Amino acid sequence: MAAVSGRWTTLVLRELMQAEISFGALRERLPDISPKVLADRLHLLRERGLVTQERLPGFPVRTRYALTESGRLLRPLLIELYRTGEMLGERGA
Amino acid sequence: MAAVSGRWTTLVLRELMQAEISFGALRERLPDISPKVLADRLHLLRERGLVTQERLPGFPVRTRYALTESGRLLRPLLIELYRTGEMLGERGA
DNA sequence: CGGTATCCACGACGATACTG
DNA sequence: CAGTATCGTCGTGGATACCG
Repeated sequence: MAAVSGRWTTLVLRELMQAEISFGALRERLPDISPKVLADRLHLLRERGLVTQERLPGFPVRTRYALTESGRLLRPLLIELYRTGEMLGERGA
Repeated sequence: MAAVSGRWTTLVLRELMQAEISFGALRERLPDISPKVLADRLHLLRERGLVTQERLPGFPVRTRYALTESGRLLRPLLIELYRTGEMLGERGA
């Protein structure tokens, strides 16, 4: 639960499941997340060893976030989470 | 996430997965949960249509909580949750 | 037995402004 | 571009005491 709880966390992970992505690109994909909360999530995921950050050389700075091997272990859980959510959603629960 | 988030929620659900159970029996199985929080959880799960309450006749009052059909839909998710937790735990994430 | 009532502490989230 | 700083608000969880 610790790995996936918190608002936005599963959505951030879902984006990372699809491809490596920059901070700004994440914000574009998740327009309503504030920079602070996104940074919070990424820090947390990095602390837990689920995500890595790479700083690309050059100016302006660019970054690239990617899942670690541990992070990729979450894929079946996320799928089950969305699947279960849809099943309950259809019923009204 | 709404169905399983919150401290104690998955543990309460796990107990209910095994059998119908009373309020007091739940407290025995989860010794560190306060009555308020347990009541909160059960109310929430009932509101979401995942759990039912039955009041048994007689005195003192006895109750029996059980999963609904919707509640039972959570079983695969819980299994995946515990499975993933163990996988990450082994690694230190 | 099976809860409620009350109160408090803490952390999560969000808005906004700012920086290297 | 990629964040950090600051601040305020609100919900969650917990302790404790009490009630039908």
